[in-house]
Amino acid sequence: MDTRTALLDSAERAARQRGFDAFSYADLARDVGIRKASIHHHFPKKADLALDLLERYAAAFMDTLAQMEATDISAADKLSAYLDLYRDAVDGGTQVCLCVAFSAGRANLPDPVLQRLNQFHEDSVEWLTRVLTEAGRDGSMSGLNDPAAEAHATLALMEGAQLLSRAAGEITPFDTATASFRCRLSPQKNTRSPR
Amino acid sequence: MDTRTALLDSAERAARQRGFDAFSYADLARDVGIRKASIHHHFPKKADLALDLLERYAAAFMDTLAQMEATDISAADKLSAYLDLYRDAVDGGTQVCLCVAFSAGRANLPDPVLQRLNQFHEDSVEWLTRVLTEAGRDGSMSGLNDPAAEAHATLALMEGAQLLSRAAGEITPFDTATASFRCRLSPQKNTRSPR
DNA sequence: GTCTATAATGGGATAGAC
DNA sequence: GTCTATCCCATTATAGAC
Repeated sequence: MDTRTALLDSAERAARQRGFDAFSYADLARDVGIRKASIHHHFPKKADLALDLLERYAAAFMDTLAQMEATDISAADKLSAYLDLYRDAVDGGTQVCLCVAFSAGRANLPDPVLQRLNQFHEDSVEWLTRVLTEAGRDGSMSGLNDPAAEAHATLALMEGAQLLSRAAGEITPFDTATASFRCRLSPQKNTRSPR
Repeated sequence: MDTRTALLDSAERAARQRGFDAFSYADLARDVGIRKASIHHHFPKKADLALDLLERYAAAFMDTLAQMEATDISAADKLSAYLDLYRDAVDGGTQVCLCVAFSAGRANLPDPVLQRLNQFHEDSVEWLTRVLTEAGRDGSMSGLNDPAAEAHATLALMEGAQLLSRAAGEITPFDTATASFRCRLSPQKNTRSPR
């Protein structure tokens, strides 16, 4: 595999498990099997690594959401799949997603990374607003008043649930915290291809 | 003021703004006006500081909740006041509460601190479950099915909303993310002293 | 309880050979 | 693109005088 990709993979895992400031170039070097000075060839400063890491992550995530949105399933199923993305990212209570990791340890993050992070949040809210609006129209989600407000709440719920889960070291808190949301989703309601 | 208290105050502010690993004894020393070696007299290791910090915070927070619970206001008003506690802690997007700060940068936190953190989460959920159950009985909150699940969701919502707000550097994301929850609260419903 | 002085370690980063 | 060697700095922590 590409060394650069291997470095990004290793860094992403470490950041999501322990935080961006909690791993060093020495850790990456050991993990990937090169010397730490070599890493500077790919990412001169650690801030460069942060930005590339977030860029790759956000792009892939948004791509997944776009594909999901285009799929011919109900809005409720899209939301359920969205929850699963965040649930899977927790990996049994050992990790959070990269955006939570960056929101959490934003200590030494340079401004471009912060900006990119907020961009990701905005993009997420936009996607959620669209899908929640769709869910409001086809009635596949109950108790839905303001889709935009609900979108922000959903994103916050995901991030908070991940935090609780990693603190506990178990997936349970995530499932409990998201249970109420899941209950509001109707299993089968698709205007385009009704059962 | 007590030096020890001044150190705890300074450390708490720093941890909530930038994270527990992102401030040093040198920072505290500068802030409080003593030499950094002197801090070790009060907190031999930084892990000791972490535990004392969390202990003080959790005790004070739970005390506030207990007093609030004993008050003769509706369950909805108690929940609204609970939200305000988390909102005020954000301080316009510059801080998160200490438990979020610890959940976030749990990198180098020793086991006792982690345990205490989870204890705090459990205590919070218990309080929320009681108040939400009360709100279910007196009907001062709408769309309430499972109080225990809703309690976990509420805690996650608070933590996630704080995270989003600090990342943005504004209070707005917190307000938007909690708006739907607030809408479900009836302004006036108290079984003991109805209007 | 606070100070000066000093370890001891580990971090990010650079220079220059190969 | 990777290496060895090195620098500089910040960090936690300790020893011992006052």
